[in-house]
Amino acid sequence: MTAKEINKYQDTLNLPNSPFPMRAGLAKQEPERLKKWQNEGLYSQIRNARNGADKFILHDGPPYANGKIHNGTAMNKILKDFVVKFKNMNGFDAPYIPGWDCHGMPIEHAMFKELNKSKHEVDQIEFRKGARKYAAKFVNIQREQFKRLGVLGEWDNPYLTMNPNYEADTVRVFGELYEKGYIYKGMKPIHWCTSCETALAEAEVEYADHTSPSVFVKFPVSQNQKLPFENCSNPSIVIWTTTPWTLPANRAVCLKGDLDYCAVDLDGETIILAAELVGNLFSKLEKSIPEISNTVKGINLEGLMLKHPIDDDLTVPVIIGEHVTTEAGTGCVHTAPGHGQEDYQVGLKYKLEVASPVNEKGHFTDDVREYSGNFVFKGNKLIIEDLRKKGILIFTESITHSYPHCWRCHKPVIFRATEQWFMNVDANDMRKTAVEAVDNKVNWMPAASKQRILSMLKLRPDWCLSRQRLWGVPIPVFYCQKCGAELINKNTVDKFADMIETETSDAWFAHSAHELLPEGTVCSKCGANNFRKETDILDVWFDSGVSNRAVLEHRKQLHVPADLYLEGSDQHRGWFQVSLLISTGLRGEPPYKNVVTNGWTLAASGEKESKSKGNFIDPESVCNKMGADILRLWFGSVNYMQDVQISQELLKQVADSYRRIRNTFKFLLGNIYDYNPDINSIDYDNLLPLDKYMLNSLEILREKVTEAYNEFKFYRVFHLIHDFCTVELSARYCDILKDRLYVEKSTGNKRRSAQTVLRKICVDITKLIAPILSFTAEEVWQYIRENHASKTDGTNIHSVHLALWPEEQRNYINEQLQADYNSLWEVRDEVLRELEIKRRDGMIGSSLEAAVVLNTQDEKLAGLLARYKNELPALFIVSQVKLAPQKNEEHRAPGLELKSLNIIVEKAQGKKCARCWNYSETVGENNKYIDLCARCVNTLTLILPTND
RNA sequence: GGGCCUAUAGCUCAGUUGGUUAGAGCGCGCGCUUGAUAAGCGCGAGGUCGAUAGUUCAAGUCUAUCUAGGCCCA
Repeated sequence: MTAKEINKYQDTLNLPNSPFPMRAGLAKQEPERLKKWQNEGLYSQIRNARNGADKFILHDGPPYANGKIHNGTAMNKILKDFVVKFKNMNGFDAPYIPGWDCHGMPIEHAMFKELNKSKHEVDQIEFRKGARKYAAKFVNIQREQFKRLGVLGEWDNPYLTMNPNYEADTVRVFGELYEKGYIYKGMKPIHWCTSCETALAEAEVEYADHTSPSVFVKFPVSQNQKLPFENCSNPSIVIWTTTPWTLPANRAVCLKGDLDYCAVDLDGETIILAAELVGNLFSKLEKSIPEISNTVKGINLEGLMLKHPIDDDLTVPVIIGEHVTTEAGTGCVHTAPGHGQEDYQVGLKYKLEVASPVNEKGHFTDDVREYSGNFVFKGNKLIIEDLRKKGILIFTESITHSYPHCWRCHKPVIFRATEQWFMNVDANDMRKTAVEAVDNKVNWMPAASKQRILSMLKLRPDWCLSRQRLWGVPIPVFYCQKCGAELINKNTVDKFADMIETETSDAWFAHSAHELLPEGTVCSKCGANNFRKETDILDVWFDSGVSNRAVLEHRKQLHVPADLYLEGSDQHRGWFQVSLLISTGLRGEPPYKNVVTNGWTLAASGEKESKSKGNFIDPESVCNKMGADILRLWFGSVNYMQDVQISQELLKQVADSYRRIRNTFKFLLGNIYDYNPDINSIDYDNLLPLDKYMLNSLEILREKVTEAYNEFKFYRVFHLIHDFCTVELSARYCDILKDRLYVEKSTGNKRRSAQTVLRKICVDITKLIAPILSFTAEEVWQYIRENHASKTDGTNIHSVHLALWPEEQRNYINEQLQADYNSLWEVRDEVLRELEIKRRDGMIGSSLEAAVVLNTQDEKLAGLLARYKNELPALFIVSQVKLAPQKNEEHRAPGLELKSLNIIVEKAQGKKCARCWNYSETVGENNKYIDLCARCVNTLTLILPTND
């Protein structure tokens, strides 16, 4: 046969026909589709279409407006888009208002770098204008990147924490919380550069080697106290420190509760320290290490009172803290809450005074008369000398260790407590209320998420709201110039907030206290009318924590509590928590009903992505090379509630899966090109059994996919749809259907039955995958509409993202049919395996060259096969199937279910039909069509004009 | 160092209240088809269920310890 002869009847076949390209060209197509969506205002169309429907509010956590997006931000936005699109298709009015966090350190930091100046070398208002510009620039950059990912939302009107109305709300919320008694002023140690005279953020501190005096100091036990040691003489506890200058501020000695402590003799006096560190001290003293007779746990020394080493009028307690280690020192930690983070934390527990007798220049204040006016590092020497004189210095040496330095002047920094504003997390039972709500009123996914936030919430200290920075919302408090009293009330807050609405929060810095205050304001304590402004600004977390007021409450189309917060797992300490605290303070309930967390994107090795390791995948370049749909599908294919791994290799695999789904669509589209659902559809009752079975499968798929979306388990959606395309459609239904679709009369019932179902499957799967493969689904949708945009199946709607979710169709469920086909698929698997054996043997190539003989002694199976006798050749894609009455000799013993099934594969009888390629004994019977089988002769006489 | 989490084929996921020989799809190998063709179909090879110890008649599943990795904190 020549090539021409092969194709002799090709024109009489109904071969697939669709302009839908096999290769997607996503990188090129997607931007064009985005433009179209933007031009037609797709997002507003969805809003209009769902106007008045039940709301579903996913509240966006604001990413920080700095830098380009990375996989973490991309993942989070895409996951949110899955939810929003799904909810909108399900008939909810689900708006999406994206937000950005605009104030704070990272932007300041970047600005200073750009300007090459320090905090004291810039004009605050000018600087803030620059910072605002900087933030706006990155909002724009990120906005374009998010749009490119296919994320739909109110991009033209996002919420920015630096928007005047947002800033005004931030100030109002502060005022409201103050009024309710949540806000107070306290002392807290922070990194302080005595040379720049400024507080330093963690990011502004660099660690470098520094030489410090190392001292071992005795804290004598106050008289008349019972010690759990015998034969003590002038007992004292020994501490170790490398910052002797902090000793004046000492307020306790901290021990570890479960560590062993002992009492040993040193020059006729008893000293107490951790048993395992005795050797450490005595070898420094070059003395022989004494024998340790009995020990007690640290906890047994708790509450013991000691004499203060500097201030003779003071006694300080022994306390217990978990931060005590035995790496160095004595296991007894000098605790000065005003000069150290851990000291401060443990001090809170024991309500220790936060003493900080050091001014901004690093000089001792008059609070310590002996050293007043001395720089602290000089104070070291003086103090050591005094300790020696008092006879409580055991040992001193110089050590070099890693010590924090200022990033600008590179001088060593100190820890210094200053006055700061705090939120009292326990006022009005806020913590209790929040814990109770987290436990009972909020649904956390994954479930472990609840434990995590609960344990953090229960242990968290008061929230320090003050930042000694430039770029943020000012803390709206005034102080009386005369008596120093604080001034903040509803009137002062309202006036300032109103000014913010027109001038931004820069107003605080642009105006005098007099101008900012309502006319006639006087100090309620002393009646004076001169005020100064607080200079601290608010922690940026306060900004974003306010969003449930500034956005959820204040935007008409939203409501609080939101239905869903969906953020990265780091937000348990961040946004989830600050939002919860502020919301609890404002209205006594959480701002969310459901909280979903996503894990982190890691490199394929399971380690962090980093540019230096070269395992960094940039979402933007993925979009430009492979397309956003590939990235979206990847995020849709992994269990994001855990950490997920990304690499080029993994993306390539996702792209393979994408191609399978896409080709399935191509086949579906290609075989409904001549089908009009308004005219050609076949009623359910008249569908062929296999077609009915497929509707059964489709309904089950619809149900499972919908459930997976509702549980936010998008990777299940992906697996369900991908497996459906691969197994149910490509390997079975489509393959089996080819004969019917290509060969049968194009307008005949057999073909129309298949097309009715193919169209239904195509439309529904397009919808089911649309939240994830947003671009491809829309592309397919338009091809469906090009064939026939029909009101009967909703394709009259011009975008799939406006369409409504496939409706439940209980009538498609047919358990008998499902059971039948489940058995038939098992038989089919066995038959295919048998065919493969004959293929290896060289007996057949194409399966159509085969005839299959089946027999079984299982009556049930025999009955099933008999019922489906006419379907079987198509099902197996063989030319003939015979059901033999008796057991044959050649047989296999396949799977458990089919033990009694015997399969024989023979060469098909008759000749190959030139049109349908089936083998048939009817080939040659017809004189006109000598090379065709009876079925094709029949079909041809129906479709071809008789011209003889 | 502390809190929380994760670990099943090369990859992404299933795996009921513990119960036969741990599944699917992808990828890989081999073959078929050439009427889904830079496609499609079939068959096949891949796993000590992170490690160890325990509970049990029975452990991927329960307990303990460890290892690796992650987030947050110190």
